[in-house]
Amino acid sequence: MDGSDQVAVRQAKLDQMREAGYDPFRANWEQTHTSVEATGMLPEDQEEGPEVSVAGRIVAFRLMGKATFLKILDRKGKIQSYVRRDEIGEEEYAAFKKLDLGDFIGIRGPLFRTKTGEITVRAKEYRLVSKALRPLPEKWHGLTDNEQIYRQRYLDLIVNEESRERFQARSRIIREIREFFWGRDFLEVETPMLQSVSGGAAARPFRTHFNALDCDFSLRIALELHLKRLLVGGFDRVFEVGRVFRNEGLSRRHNPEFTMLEAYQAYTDYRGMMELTRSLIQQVAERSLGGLQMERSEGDAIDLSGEWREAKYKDLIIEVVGRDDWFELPKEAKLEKTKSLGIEVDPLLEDFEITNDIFEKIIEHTLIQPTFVTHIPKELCPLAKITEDDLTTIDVFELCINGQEIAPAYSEQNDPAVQRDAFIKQVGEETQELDDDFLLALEHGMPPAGGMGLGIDRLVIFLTKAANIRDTILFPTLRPS
RNA sequence: GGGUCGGUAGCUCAAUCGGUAGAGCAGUGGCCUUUUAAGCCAUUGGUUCCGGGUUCGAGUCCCGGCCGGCCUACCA
Repeated sequence: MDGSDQVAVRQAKLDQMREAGYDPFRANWEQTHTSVEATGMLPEDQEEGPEVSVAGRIVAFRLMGKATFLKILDRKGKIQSYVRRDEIGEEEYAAFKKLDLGDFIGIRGPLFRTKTGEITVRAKEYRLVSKALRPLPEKWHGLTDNEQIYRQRYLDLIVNEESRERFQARSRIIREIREFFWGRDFLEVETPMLQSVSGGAAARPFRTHFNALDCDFSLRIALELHLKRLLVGGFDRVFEVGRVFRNEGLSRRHNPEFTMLEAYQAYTDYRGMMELTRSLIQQVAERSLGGLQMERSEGDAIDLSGEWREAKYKDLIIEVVGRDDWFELPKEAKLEKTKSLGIEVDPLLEDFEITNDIFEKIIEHTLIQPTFVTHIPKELCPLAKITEDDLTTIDVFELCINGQEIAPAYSEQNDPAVQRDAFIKQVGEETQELDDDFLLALEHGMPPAGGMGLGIDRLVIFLTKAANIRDTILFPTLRPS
């Protein structure tokens, strides 16, 4: 047998085992301790510990003749084991030597500390409980090919510790988000992903067809309109964490399906949402990552502690364009100015869209420290209330952290007539669809409420220092291979 | 969608001007009973993404395609 085809070599080992009467795929093992629990059971001042039974995938195998060191990986991490021929027997050891990297085994034995101080299981018994027929990626560099990382995420998770930890962190983050809302007496709900009208955001939806009713459906692009129906229904504190789908491009910050949090609370407004959003992120960061200072690869750390900066949209714009009368300027002057600022703007855009280009292309990525951008022009959002003392803006904030917008919040519009007008205006010019059923609900009366949305993936990007949204999504959307 | 860079052994990467495709890890055989990317000796392994073209000769140059990274566009 040569080593040319590693799959064939492993298959042959399996065949031989079965011929000898042992089938690893029919075997199991009782795991009494995870790697982390086991290593915690040997006190500092002791050399020998109790017996444990661990299990996992072999990720390192150092054979030194009549003894072998190996490392196994389980859901908590790695633990080393030391297997000696004179302790498990000659025949067993001969079979043991044929194990491969990637195989799953169970090991039972007492804990001890090696010469170099590593807590290790001294094997008295081992059992192969699943055979890997394909080799693992390179042990030192791990897997670096992005495509393979995304298509075969399981390999990435086996060999790349950073990735493993990031997805564990993501899970903790989502759990803490739920804890936060439960703690404030919010009801967690689930609303339809299949919708005949997908509203609540200005994005193109995915379309699909429902055979039983012979009608077209869209996948939801936001949670908003159904959650507000629940406000009408009397569930006056609700939240949902769920997938939304937008039929748009891919980028470092966009995946066509992503996870949104939306929360609505009656008898408050966007100011209340400001406190809620800040407390949420602070509590989540504190509990799931253990701190409010987020180091970055370059530049100052992001400081999440205390109160956060508030800035009016208009003030930020005026600061960048350098003139107080920006909003009174004719369109030509605005276009000229944007050119001198170095950004390309489509001359067909409306005035407010030109201004918003300045915000998105120049200002947004400079907002590294958490900043609530408030008093946003009313044209940009049809679902919020007009600010009382400034009829050109709405009661809303856009929270920017790490140069990205990650959470908008509104004083939700509950006047059905005003809402209908705003919708009709948008339906005329954009991809938004008119949701009559939602407007009907509003006519039954919706309590005053604040609402917020938060892109979970983008929160995870910055809390876990990911470079790309795809590094925060286990199986990101790819072209079929 | 556009621009740009890339695709070589299971994995990580080399290959000068167009001149016999290599290394490390992994694998295989051997030595080795406290290793830490274990070490030492030997050794197997290639549709160089796919299809055309130029050439005496193509991983390398040209054309087309597939897949991906980055930038950009789209994007509440």
